[in-house]
Amino acid sequence: MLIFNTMTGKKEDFIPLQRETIGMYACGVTAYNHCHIGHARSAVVFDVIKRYLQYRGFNVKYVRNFTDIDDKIINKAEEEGTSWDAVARKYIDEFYSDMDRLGVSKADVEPRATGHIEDIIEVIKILIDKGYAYEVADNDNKSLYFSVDRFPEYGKLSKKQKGELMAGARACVDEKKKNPIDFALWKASKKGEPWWESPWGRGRPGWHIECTAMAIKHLGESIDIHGGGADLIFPHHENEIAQSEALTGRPFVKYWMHNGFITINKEKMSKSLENFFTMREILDKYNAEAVRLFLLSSHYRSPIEFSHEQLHDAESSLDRYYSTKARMDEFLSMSTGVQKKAIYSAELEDFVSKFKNKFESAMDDDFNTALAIGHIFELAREINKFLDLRPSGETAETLIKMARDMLSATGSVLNLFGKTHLEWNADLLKTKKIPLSVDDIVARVDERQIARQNKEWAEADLIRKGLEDKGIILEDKRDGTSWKVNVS
RNA sequence: GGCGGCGUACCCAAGGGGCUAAGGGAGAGGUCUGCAAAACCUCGAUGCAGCGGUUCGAAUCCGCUCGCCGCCUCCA
Repeated sequence: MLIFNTMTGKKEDFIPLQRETIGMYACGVTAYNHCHIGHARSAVVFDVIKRYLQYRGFNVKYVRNFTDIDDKIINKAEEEGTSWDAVARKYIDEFYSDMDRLGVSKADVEPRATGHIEDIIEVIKILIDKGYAYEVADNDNKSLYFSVDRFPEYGKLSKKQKGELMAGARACVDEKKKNPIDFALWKASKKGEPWWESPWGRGRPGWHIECTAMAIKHLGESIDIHGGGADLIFPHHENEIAQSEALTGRPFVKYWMHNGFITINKEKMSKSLENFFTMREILDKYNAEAVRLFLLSSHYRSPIEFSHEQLHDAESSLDRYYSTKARMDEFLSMSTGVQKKAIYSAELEDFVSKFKNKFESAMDDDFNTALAIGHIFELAREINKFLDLRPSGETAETLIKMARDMLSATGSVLNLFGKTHLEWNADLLKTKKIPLSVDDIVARVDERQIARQNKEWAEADLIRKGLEDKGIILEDKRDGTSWKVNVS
C-alpha cells in the first residue's frame, strides 16, 4: 500500500508502527458555524481511509477531535447572545446530523478540547520544564507561548524557513512574544471570557495544543497517520509537530495526509470570501449519497471545483448503478436454476475474476477512489451486457451472485452503493421533495396494471402522465411495471 | 518574493515512459415496447495547454512559454 506523505512529498510504502493497531488522528472542525462541503470532504476522505485500512485487515483506532473553545466560538456566542458552550453544542450536533446523512461514521474517540484541560495543562508544564515554553504576564493571569527558536526542525512539514516566516509574519504581532512566529499554548483570560483554573491563573488552551494533548493521550507518543485539510499544514500541523516532538523527543507522526480543497470559480471555498455552500444547503438539494459519490470521484489530494451540474451528474450516475442493482436482484429472485439456453459468460467471468484485484490496487495506490469507482461502473456495465443476453441457469446465477457480493464488499469500503433500488428511490422521493409515499405510488401502479390488462390504454396513460408530472417514471416490462424517481 | 500544485473529449475525471488514453454525465444511433418513457447496448479524444528536447518509443521524463490555483494570516 502506498500513501502520499506530506512530510516527504512522496508516495511511500505503508508500514505501520506496530503490528496490532493503527493509530489515526484527523483534525475535525471548530464548532462555531455550519459546516460546509469542504469540511465534509475531509470527513468523508478520512472515513474512507479508515474503512479501507480495516478492509485490508488492520485494526484501526481513529480519533477525530472537535475544537469546542476558541476565539471564533466566543465571538459567535456574543453575536448570538448565548454562551460559548451552547454554540459549540449546537454546531457539533449539526455536524453529526450532516455527517450521518453523508454516511460518515463516528470515530472511535471524538475528544473535545474542553474535556482535556487537565491533559493540556500537563503537557504545557512539561514543555516549560524542558525549556520550550515561556510565560508572559497579562494582568493577573499569564499566557504561555511555544518558543519556536528552541525547535530547530520547525518548518519541516510545510517546507518553510523560519527567516522567511518572520518576514511574512503579521503586522499585529503580540510584542510580548520573543519571536513573532511563536504561538500560544495557553491564553490568559480576558474580561468576560470563559476560563479554566491553571497554574498560570485563569485562561484557556491555545488551538494547537489540544491536538498534541489529545492525540498523545488517545494514541500514544507516535502515531501512524495524522491528517486534515491541506490548509492545516501550516501553521497547525507544523506547530503540533514542534510541541509534540519537543514534549516526547520522539517522531510524532509517520504519515501526514492532507486532502485538497473545494473551490468555487477556481478559488478556495472560505468563509472570508463568502463563497461557501453549507452542507445544509447542499443536502437540501441533492441526495446525500450522490454528494458522497461526487466527493470521492476525484482523488483526495486534487482540488474539486464545486458544481451544481456535477452534483446532479453524480445523482444520475448513482441512479444508473441502482438500476443495474435492481436488474441483478430481479434476476436472482426470478431465477429457477434451470438453464434454458446456452449462455456466453466468458467476458463477465473475466471481469469478475479481475475486479477485486483492480479495486484493491486502485485503493492501494494512495486511496485512488476515483479509479476504484471507475472499476465499479465498468463491472456494472458488464453485468448489464450479460443480463441483456437473458441468461438462465446455475452458472449465470452463481456469476451474478459473485458480482453482486463483490460490488457490495467494495461498495461498503466507500460506503456507497449499499442501498436497494427501492431504498434509493424512496430516498430520492425525499431529496426531490415529491409529495408521494412509496405506498401511494405502488397503489397507482397497481391500478394502472388492471387498466393495462383490460387494454384500457387511455386510462393507463393518464395514470402514467399523472405520476410523471410529479417526477415518477414508470417502466413497463414483460412481467409488470416498475417505478423510479426521475433524476434528470 | 519563497515553497507547492494544476491544465486530458461538450462538462467532470483516472492514468503519469510502450497494451485499443478508465469511468461518470451530456449528445447521437440502435434494441425493447399497446404507445411512450425509462432502461440497456453501441458510438464519441490519432490525441492529453503550447513549443522544443531526451528516448527505439512521451499525455507520462527534462527545459522554456502561456493560463490558473494554493500555502506563507483564522481556515477542512
